[in-house]
Amino acid sequence: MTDTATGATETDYSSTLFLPETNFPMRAGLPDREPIWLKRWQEMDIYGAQREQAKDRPLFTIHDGPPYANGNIHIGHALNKTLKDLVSRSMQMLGYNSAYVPGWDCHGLPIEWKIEEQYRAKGKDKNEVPVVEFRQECRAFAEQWVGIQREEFKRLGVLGEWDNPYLTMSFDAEAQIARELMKVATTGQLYRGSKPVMWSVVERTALAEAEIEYQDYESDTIWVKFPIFLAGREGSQMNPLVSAGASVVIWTTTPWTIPANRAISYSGKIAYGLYEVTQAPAENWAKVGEKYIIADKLAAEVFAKAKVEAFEKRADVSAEDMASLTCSHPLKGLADGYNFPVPLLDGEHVTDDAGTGFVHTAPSHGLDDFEIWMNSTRALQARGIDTTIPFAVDDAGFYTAEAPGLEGARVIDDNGKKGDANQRVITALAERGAMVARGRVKHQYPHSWRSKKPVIFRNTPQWFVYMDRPIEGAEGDTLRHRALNAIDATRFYPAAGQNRLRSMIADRPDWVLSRQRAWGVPITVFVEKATGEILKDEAVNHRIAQSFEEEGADAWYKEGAAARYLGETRNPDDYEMVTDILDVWFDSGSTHSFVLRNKQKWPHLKFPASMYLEGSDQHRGWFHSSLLESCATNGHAPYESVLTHGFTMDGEGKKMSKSLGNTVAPQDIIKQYGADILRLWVASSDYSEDLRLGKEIIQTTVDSYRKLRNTLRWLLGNLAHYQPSDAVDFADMPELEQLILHRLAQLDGQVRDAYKEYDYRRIVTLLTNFMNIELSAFYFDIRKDALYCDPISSIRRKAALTVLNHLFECLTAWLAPILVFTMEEVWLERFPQEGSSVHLRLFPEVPAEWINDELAAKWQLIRAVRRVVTGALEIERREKRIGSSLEAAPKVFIADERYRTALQGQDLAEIAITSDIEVIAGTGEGFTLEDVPGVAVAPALAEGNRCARSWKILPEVGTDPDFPDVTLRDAQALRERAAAGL
RNA sequence: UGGCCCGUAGCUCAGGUGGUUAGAGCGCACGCCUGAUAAGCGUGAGGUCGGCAGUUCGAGUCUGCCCGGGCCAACCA
Repeated sequence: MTDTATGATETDYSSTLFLPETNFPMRAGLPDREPIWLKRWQEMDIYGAQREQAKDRPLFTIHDGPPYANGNIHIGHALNKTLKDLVSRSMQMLGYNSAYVPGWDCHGLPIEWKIEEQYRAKGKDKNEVPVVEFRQECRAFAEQWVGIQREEFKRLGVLGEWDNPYLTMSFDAEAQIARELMKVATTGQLYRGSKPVMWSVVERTALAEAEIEYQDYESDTIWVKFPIFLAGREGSQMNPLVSAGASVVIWTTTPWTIPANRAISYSGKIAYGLYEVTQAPAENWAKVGEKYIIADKLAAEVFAKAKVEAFEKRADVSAEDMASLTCSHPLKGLADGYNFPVPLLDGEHVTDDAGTGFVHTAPSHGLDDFEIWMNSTRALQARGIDTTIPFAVDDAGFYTAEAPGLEGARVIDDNGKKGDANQRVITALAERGAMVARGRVKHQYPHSWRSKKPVIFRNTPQWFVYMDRPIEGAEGDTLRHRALNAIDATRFYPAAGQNRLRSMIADRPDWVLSRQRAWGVPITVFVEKATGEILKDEAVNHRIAQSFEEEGADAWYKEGAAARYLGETRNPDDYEMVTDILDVWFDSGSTHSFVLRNKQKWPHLKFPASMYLEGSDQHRGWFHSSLLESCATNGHAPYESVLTHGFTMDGEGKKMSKSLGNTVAPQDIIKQYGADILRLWVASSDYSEDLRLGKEIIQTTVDSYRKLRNTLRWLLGNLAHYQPSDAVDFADMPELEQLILHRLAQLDGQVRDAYKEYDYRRIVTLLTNFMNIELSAFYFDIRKDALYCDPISSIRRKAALTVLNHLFECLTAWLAPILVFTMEEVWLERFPQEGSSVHLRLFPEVPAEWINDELAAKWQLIRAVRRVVTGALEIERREKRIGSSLEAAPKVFIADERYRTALQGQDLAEIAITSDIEVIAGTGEGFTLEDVPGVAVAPALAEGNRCARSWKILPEVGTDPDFPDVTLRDAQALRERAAAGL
């Protein structure tokens, strides 16, 4: 019994209503409950069930880009794997067999470092440990992290073949990687060249950038003359600069690189002049009458260093002049060497901030130098210039015979101190009158992270893959050409990725495959010592691959390996066995070959993959290396489409970093809110750009999750009263029900399209808007009366329940790829049978006949009228004349015929949730809305008594003799309940 | 420094080929309901569309420059 407004007591009829009944909790408790569903899925082998169920469907293969197995997962991993899971699950529900085989990248430097670190902690030296043993430890380390990451990925709700993943270090993978490499070699695409790398003389090893630290260092600097001996190309006029006997002046902080000089770089953007020394001390290196070409901006500075007392500018020197110049080497004639021409090259790396405006270019001792030299080879060869890059310094820092006259001088000694090379060079230059000035400079110079000793750039032999040489048996096709064609044949999401990858492929130099490291797949190549040719022998290659299958790539490092592979007919002494390992990008670039094409291990995968999906950094990485590798071995891309996502930033759009303390760990979000929140965040973000993640954004996601969850909860509560036998045919339903089903059919198309386009945020927007505006605030609100109060027999109620059932079927499926845990929870709440899962469903078929645009247009008008009524009631509420809308029974004046027609046959009171309503044709005084012309609402209070059961206020309340405190409808409901024994 | 990309309300996002007072959901404020209740409904306040200049009758939409941010340019993955 409760008090009414009038003070009389009112019967509590709530037990006679069909109120929502459900155990589905309002608060999710995801962090605690998600693991329960994970366990259930594991026990029922839902992944296997999916494969079995879909075995005859077309394959969709998203091929996993392998994360590196060396630490806990971070938010970037979570984003990537979640997106893959969204793709994979939605494709499965769209009717494909969408298997997902996760993988790991296991070789490489970072793991080597970790093991070396452990060694250092124990005071052990890496070089004293046998390679095979060292590799075993690397393997164990990777294995451990694969295990940890696997659990972290599973916890995200990512469904995949976790018990049978691929690893780049598994024996079959190592064997296949070697096979791929040998395929590249046997088709003539592999060659040995050289490249300058950071080299530690003290440690006798190449170093990675990350193994380098920059420290203050005092270098010898020299200004050197390069005499011009030729100017102008064939047929052109003799340039006066030659007859003037001028020299180009360079400045360098590494005098020891002068013997390896092969060119001078200038910049077309810098103004140069021809200067003459007019006054200088007698013993000076720079003598009166000498003419130098120097950048105008730096001339005064250079002459000051050269102790020149006076100088004059004689002429401007144009970029055109510059391009035509050729100089002599300043050491020309030393030990009969250095007799080659030194060309001038236009280089973007040249500035006039310091020096002379000219950069001495030694392709074997600097990356800029190397690149400009390599980019100019074709033009230089046309001029008859030998473009061979010299090996002037050996691994111990000594000059080789390729520095004639200086052999044996040392750049850096075993203790990391400067050797005698600089002094020897300076002396030789001075003897030849090539010096202008010398000095010392303190600057930042690269040092080895470990020994803290200076390093040098040094030319070292490396293995390359040709980008532009015709591939054997491919009719003149080149790798670059193949790759560019393959990009055109690939679909990119977003489209901009295509240009990005294309420009990278178009510009890139040959692929350097070799690394002087231990933890990786060796470059399984023998070089014939007599000819320098790579051995191409099917039998040898087969023995190599076979041994890797059985023992892993460690086999390459075992005693007697060379003899074992070369066989009895060849003498190991005649061959050089390469000990370099492969760039790990070649490993991961080969995954398609040992995963997608391994039908025995993974029968549900196809090659080429339907999709590669990674962060945008992988344009330079995995997309790139996989493309090149597959083009080299298959002639086409390993993927049909490429999807890229941005990076995760903090709430302000700044990069996350430990030092800034703005990182968000996926583990923390899962612990506090649950993986579904993380997944909803991913789905509602625009992954084509960088994503933001911070406290506020998480809160927004949590809020929209709550709203969504509650709407589903209400659905479940009402469906507790639904029996399939109650289902009402579409044709027999009220228009309101038909309208909702029309919307459902529309959404079906939109949701499917969005899933096909991988546009998850559109799905989230569509569905949250639908659920909030059309269901919760409109349909549910209106239908509560019928659902709760109508008699058992009511078609209106049964029709509503039928619609709720359709809504349930569709919404749970549509949201299942995103909210994998919550949708399972919702599903199991109704269908808790063993083996039941929302994830074994397809997106439901929605009858096309539900589409009724005419009906929808009509209800647009009805809802417009409803808005006017609602607006009018709001004023009444504000004026405290009513509280609940059921206290009102307004008059609606409709002058506009369109609205009148639309309302024909409709119960506007039901739609506006008032107790009664009077629709009057014509104009009248009342509340209006600008965008609903010809509709005015005059408020009025409902007349009659309040129904104790439905709370409507109607004159009819009191007219039923058996139930005088309720409406006639409610009286009927009560009778039917009694008849049914309720 | 170069290549590519991004910058619309507090948050997440819509805004084909330039065209009326720039939209949605959430959040927020206020009100209602108390039979979805740590829920539900309604109303409202929030934006010089990163900035400046230009093209145009007209620019969030096109162009240039600037500012801010991101990815890439590693023997890093």
